[in-house]
Amino acid sequence: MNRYNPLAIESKWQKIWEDSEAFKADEASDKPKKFLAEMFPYPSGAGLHVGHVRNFTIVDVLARYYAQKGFNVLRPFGYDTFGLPAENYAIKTGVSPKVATDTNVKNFRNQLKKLGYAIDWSREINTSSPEYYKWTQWCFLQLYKKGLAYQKESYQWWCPVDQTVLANEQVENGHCWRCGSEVEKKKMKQWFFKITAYADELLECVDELDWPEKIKVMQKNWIGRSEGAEIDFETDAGKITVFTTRPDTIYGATFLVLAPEHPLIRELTTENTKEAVEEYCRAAIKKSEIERQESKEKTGVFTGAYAVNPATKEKIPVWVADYVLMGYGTGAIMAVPAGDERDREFAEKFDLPVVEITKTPEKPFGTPKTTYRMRDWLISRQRYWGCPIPIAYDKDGNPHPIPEDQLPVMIPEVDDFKPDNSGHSALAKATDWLKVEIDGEEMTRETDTLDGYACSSWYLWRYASPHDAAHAWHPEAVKYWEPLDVYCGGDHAVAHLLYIRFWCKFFADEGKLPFREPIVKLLYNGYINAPDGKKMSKSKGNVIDPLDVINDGYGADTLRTYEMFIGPYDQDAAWNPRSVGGVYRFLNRCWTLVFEKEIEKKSKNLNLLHKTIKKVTEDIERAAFNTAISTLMEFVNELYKTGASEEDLVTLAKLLKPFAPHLASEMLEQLRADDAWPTYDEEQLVEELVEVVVQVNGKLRAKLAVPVEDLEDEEKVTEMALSDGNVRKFAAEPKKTIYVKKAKLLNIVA
RNA sequence: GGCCGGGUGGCGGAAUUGGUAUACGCGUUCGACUUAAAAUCGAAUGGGUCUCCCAUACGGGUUCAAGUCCCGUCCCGGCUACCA
Repeated sequence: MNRYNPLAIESKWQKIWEDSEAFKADEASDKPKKFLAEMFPYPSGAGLHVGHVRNFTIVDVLARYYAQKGFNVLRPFGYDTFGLPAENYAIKTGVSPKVATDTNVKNFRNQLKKLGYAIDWSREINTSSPEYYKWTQWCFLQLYKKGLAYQKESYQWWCPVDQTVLANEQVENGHCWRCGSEVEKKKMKQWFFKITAYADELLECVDELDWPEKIKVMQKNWIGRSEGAEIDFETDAGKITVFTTRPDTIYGATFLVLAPEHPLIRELTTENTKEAVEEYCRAAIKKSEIERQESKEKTGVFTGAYAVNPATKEKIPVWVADYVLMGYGTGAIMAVPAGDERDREFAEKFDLPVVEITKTPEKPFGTPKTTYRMRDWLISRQRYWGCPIPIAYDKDGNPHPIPEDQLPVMIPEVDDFKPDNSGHSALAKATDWLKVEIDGEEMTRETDTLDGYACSSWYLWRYASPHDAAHAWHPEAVKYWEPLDVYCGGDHAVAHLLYIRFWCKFFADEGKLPFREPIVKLLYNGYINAPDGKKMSKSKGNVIDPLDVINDGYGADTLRTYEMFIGPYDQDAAWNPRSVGGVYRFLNRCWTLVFEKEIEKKSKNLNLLHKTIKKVTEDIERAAFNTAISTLMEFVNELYKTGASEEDLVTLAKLLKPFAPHLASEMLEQLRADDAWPTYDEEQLVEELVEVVVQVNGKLRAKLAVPVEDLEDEEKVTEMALSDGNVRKFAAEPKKTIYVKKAKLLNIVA
């Protein structure tokens, strides 16, 4: 007897698909289009994990479903290859990041092919390839030209011994992770993208997105718009401008508080408070924002200066405290201890006056002002393995853009990737590369690279024309394919998904994109945890390798179908090896029906067949993949009981194909059928005898088999119900009846 | 602290618009096949004092009818965390 042999079937079909370029999207087509993508992965040395498989399979199910429905489907793939792991690996082993990345990409590609994904391989992209990052640099220059890429002094962690900038996570308890010396905050010039220029539009458009509510709320909170006013307070050293959302509470403002970084502090401080203020500010600035917020215990110091409350004309003291942040509003607040909990705490601790707000000004004080929590996007990275910023500096240190015809600015080859005392990335070691001539003037290149999020802020548009040497994206190609219909991922709820929206709006304003939102629908999938319910991690030794599942004999179809069956796609789920076996049994039963069992002449249950088509179609449309599969299981269970006709089996194979494409292809080949998505016949959904549930006082007491033509006749149904012995027992004296035809339910109130 | 999810059998989960709670799968038990086992096939499977009653975290409420809606409480997870 033959057996279902997934590995043989799968390699057969994978070869057929590869040879025929089965998933190549049509360049131009009259067919309606669907463009689907996952959040492209960072290809780590460990290869695919089960979380990737869940994410990519969701996209694959939809891509195959829409292709079967006759859409022109674009389902490309790419790799987000810049990043710290490759650089650290290079430091450790001396293998260049490029070589390591190429190896990892190759491995990923092979693994993706083993999963049978319907990827258009002619559109593969890789953010660290010069053909790609040339255009990342071009994007930077477009933003630069419009003043949306700019330099600003900003405080950075600095190790005075190693003479290098440190990332937040490289600072441990205020000490350098390498040498242990106490770190400093140093003002350094950094590049920023002015995302705040689009704050309002980014906020307002959120509501219209077909995205999970959770993500929309997170984006709104991140942008954090507050309406309020700026109010000036006069002091001997000049005016202090504060931002408040409650200008109406000004009669209760009994003191001012400045952030420790506030520029007016020096002038405000009097002789006798100078030492204390300076020490407080020095200590506060040194702390990270995280450390500052760790303790809610209020600290602060009096400057010795007073300001005049413009409403009460009273003199109120000016304090410095680290609960006021320089980066928000004006870095100064008017404290209203009677109205604000934080101000009250501060007032209580330092014995400052608390005045009840008895009056509100008739004409609001100050100038109306809107502020945002969101800050501009810091994009400078002192790292080697990233996209070089296409800027050079003249002798006076002024930045100049690299002319577009000189792009890409290639990553220079270096032997030593280790950070050193220069405070620059390893790019600074490429001495020949550093020198560049622009308009006859000798200049020095920028040695910082771009935040990796810049590379992923435009890749969805590159997919439309991935090999275009003349454009970042071809205008006609994006017009046809974009915006992306479905995006699927389980990470980057704010950063990436906000940055790509920002670039979309910018390039729309530039006339380069004919839409203002890049992603129509977002599916945000949950994590897959280890069988013990904990996060999978190498150190815990509880990692499930998807390739092991395939090679153990289950095959890719079982793996894919299992990960879709594991639970609702947007919830976390724990891996269950036994359930994998259950899904394998199901596929085995499908195979057996076609290859081992006698095929009936006629379908025994057309009603069930058409119901199954309807349910599976609707479930895929609403991304309820787990119930789509359970519907197919019920169908197969029924076919085992009644026998299966050719029509039953062709339909089963077609409905199964998005989940288990290899097996379904094998079944369809055997049945000599195409894979066109089946449609259901409304008439076949109607049953001759309809089950009507009879309740008495809401409790189930009987089930009636009512001829479909009598379903409209409430009187007749009621009569049937009351002739039932059990119903009569509980409803000897019916008071009234409620007949819900849609629910096929009769409730008798007795 | 704030916001957002969630709590249903031994387990993962289903119930889409307030209308038969526990679909489907796992596990377990029994049976068939087999010398035997595996695989496969079939049957049963929330609990109980079992014509009926009780169960969707807990306590109330609305309704002819509540897992679903409302009020309160508890627990778990995620995000966020002095943003004036």
